[in-house]
Amino acid sequence: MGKELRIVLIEDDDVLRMGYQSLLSDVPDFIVINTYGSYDLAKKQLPADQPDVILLDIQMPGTNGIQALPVIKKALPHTNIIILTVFDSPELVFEALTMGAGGYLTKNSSAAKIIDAIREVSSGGGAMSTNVARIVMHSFQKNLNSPLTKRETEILEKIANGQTKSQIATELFIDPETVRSHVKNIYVKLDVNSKSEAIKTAKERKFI
Amino acid sequence: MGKELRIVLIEDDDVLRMGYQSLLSDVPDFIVINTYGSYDLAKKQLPADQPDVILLDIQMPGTNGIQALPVIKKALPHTNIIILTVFDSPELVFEALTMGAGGYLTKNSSAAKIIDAIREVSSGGGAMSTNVARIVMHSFQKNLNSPLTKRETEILEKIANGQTKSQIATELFIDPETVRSHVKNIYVKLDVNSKSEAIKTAKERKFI
DNA sequence: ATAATATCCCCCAAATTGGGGGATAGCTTT
DNA sequence: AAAGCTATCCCCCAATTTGGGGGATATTAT
Repeated sequence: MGKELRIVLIEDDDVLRMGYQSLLSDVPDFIVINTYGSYDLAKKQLPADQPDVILLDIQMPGTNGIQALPVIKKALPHTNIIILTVFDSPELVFEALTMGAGGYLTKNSSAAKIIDAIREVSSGGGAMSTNVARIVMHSFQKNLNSPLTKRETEILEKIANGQTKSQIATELFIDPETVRSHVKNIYVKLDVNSKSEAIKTAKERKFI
Repeated sequence: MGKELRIVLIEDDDVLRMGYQSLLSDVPDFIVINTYGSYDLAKKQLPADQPDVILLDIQMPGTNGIQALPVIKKALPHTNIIILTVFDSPELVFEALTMGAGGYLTKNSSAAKIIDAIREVSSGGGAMSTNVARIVMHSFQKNLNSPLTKRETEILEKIANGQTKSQIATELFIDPETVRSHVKNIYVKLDVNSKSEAIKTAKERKFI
């Protein structure tokens, strides 16, 4: 199934847009269907373009890339969208990923990386540049020097999932009073005195 | 600063271990300090080896890679660990990342990818093979067809953070009774009748 | 052996929860 | 214009949960 990949570029910088266009047009099985200087200019044409992959900038006149992302995803559910931007703040990265981006590349990415990424997302995969991967991986990392014991961490995680102490007690086959003891110790260790503060502090310090 | 990178391999398959060793030894600025068939065999030597990067298999006799990861991280906080394994289940990937892995490569990775990854994690970055990236990105993706309104989602997120209805009301500058109304609607839409069920269901279906 | 951990117990007042029953205003869709 | 959805506010009530006190005991680690 060596079908061509239909590609659309949405990028407001004329020079970059033309550069990417010529770059991608040189790839034998890539077809750059259309390029646009903004999402607002693109939106009426997109359904007709039927792109397999959209390379989407974030900073654009009018609707920005992050705002456009969920709208495009709803209109064209089978189109994979790769964010291609100079920005790599954690907030933007997470927002893009939650909104359904299939890839997130920063503009220092080499031609080969961009081409790889297009192929990758087209086959259902994910693609990120290394600085984005760093951000994403860092967000998973737990603090390995938590003051909480294994049991305390376990219980605090269940609390963070909205379970009450009695529910937790049932699940762990222990007495509700035992759960209470653990919770008291958690509060002392985290220097808080309520559920929500405990969750907030523990998340901030990556104990859970 | 073109300093050499000190590398240790922990991999139980003799053929693969030797293969990686010769592969990495050929890179000018890489020094393969030592290789081991298991973590249990490696643990006494590791402090003396002072590796910058450890390539760590998961499946091994004795202590497995996932179990070894936090132990190594605590003993050698400045060493970056790359998981190199045939397994790529979401559970293993998330566990490895939370335990402090700086990279996660599956064994179909090319030599160039492995070498890149070693350099990347050494400079504080992150590295994943594309199938791992897919898993990670998928975990961020929210369901764009949530039945919950923006306000309801906002409130459910705060509930999931352990906040009470009155705290939420204060934060949103609305009456606690309004929060209660929203919560009731959320329960109806999700077909649940408690906080914990709502959080569980919403997370499963990726509404929050 | 001293400390930490995990387990269990009692008392009590205040807050929270979930289930009922409503209402109103604004906005969109038909 | 009517119907529907959304966001906002209001009342009642019983049951549960919470957080702050005070403890105890057995196992595990250091």
